[in-house]
Amino acid sequence: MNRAASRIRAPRAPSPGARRIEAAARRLFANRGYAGTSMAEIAAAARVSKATVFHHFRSKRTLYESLVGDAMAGFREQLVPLLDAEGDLQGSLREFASAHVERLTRMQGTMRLIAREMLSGTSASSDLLAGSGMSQNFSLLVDALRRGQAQGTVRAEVDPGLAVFLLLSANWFLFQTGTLTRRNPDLAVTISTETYAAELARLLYFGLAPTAGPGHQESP
Amino acid sequence: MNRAASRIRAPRAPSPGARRIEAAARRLFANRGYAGTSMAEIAAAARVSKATVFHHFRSKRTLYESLVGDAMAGFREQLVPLLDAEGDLQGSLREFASAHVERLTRMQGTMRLIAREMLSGTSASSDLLAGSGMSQNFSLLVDALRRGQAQGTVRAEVDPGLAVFLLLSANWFLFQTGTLTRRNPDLAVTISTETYAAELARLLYFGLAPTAGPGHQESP
DNA sequence: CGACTGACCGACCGATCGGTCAGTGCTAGC
DNA sequence: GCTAGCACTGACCGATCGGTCGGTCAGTCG
Repeated sequence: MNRAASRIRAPRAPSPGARRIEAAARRLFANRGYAGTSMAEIAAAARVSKATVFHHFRSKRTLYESLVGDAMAGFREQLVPLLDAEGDLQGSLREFASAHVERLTRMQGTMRLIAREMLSGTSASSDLLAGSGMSQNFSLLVDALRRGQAQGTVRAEVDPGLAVFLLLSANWFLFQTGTLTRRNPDLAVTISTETYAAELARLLYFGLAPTAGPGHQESP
Repeated sequence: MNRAASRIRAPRAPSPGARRIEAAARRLFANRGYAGTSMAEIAAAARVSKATVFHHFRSKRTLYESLVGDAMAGFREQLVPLLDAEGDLQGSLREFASAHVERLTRMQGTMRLIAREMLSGTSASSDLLAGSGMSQNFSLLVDALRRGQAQGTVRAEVDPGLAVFLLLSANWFLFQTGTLTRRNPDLAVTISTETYAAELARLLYFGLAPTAGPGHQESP
C-alpha cells in the first residue's frame, strides 16, 4: 500500500523539475512583472533549458496564469480570521495585525503577483480575485466585528466593513512600502511588527478623540 | 521685452509634440508597466513616428525616468496638508480624506507609476520617493496632529505618525483596489467618496471602543 | 538670399523575444 | 533485449524589440 501511495496515479503529477520552474517564475514575475520576465530567464533561474519550460507549460501566458490562479487561491490564507471581537477586542486586533503582516511577508511572491494584477486592473483578474474566497474571509472578519457589536464590545455606530477595510489596508500598505516606511523617523513604530501591531490596535480601538470619559470640548 | 519673455533661452523647452509623447507614455507605462510598453506603441498613441520619440528622448529608459521623476515631484501635491487638527478634528479628517481620494483619482496615471515603482522595489526609486518632498508633507500632517495633541483635541497617547499612516493607507488602498472594493456589499460606504470620507473620519476619531460616550453622536 | 536649426519621418539594424522541432538518454514493463 | 514513454535539450524560426541613419521640411536670422 505504501507502494501504491508512492505511485502517483493522479492525473496531475507535481513533477520535481516543474516545481523549480514554478518557484523561479513566481519570483521573477513578482519582482519584474509579466512582460519584464523572459522565458529564458525563468529557465536559467530554474537551471533547465528553455525548451524544458515549454515542455511543462504550453506557453508563457499559461505559466503565468497558472501562478496567478494559485496566488488567488492562496489569497484566502492571507487573512484567515483569527479575529475574536467578543473577548478582548484590542488584544485580538493586535494579534490579528501581527499575524497578518507576518503572513503577507511570508507569502511575499504571491502577494506581489496579486498587487501587480490589481495594477493592471483587468476585469478578468478582479473577477478572479473577487471569487477567490477573499470576500468570504473578509466577511468572516466583518461578522466577528458584528458579533462584537451585538455583545457590546464594539461601538454600535461603527461600520464593520470599513473597520476591517482600514485594518487590512494599513497592513497592506506597510507591506508594500516596506523599507520606505520604516526609514521615516515619524514612523519608528513600524520598525518592529509587534510594536506596530500593538499601536495600531490601540489607535483603532480608542481612536483619536481625547478624554474617553470627561465630556467633549467646545470649539474655541 | 515680450520678445525677451517669449525668447526665454531656458535649457528646457516644453515643445508641443513632446508633451503629447509624454502624456501617451505616462498613460501606457502606468497601465502596462515599463517592459509591457513598446516605443512603437507610444509613438502611435502620440501620433508621431517612432524616430520622433527618439528625437525627443535619448532612450526608452530616459523617457521613463523623466516621467517617474516628474511623478515623484508631483507626489508632494498628492497630500498637500489641509489637515487642521486644532479646530474640528473629525471634520478636518473628513475633508482631508475626501480631498486626498479626489486627488489620487485625478492623478491616476502618476500614482500608478509610483505604485509600480514601489512594487519593483529598487532602492533607487525609494530613495527618489523619500527625497521627493513626500516625507516633508507627511511631516506637516504629523505636526498638525501634534499641535492637536498640545491643544487637547487629539488624545495624547496616540502616535501621530501612525495615525497619518493609517489615514493615507486607507485612501491609497481604496484607490488601488478600485472597483473590487466597491463591489463588496460589506463595503457599501466606499461607493461614494463623501460617505467614505465621513465614515472614515468618524471611525478614526472615535475608534472601535464602545464606552466613549456613544450617546452624543448623530449621523449627518 | 543662403546658412542654419529643430521637428519629423521611412527604412533599416542587431538583439532578443516566445515558441517549435527533431532528437537524446533514462527508466519501466514485457 | 526491445520498446514505449517521459524529462530534457540544442538548434532554429519569424516577429518584435530598442535604437540608428540619412534625409525632408518649415521657420529664423543676418
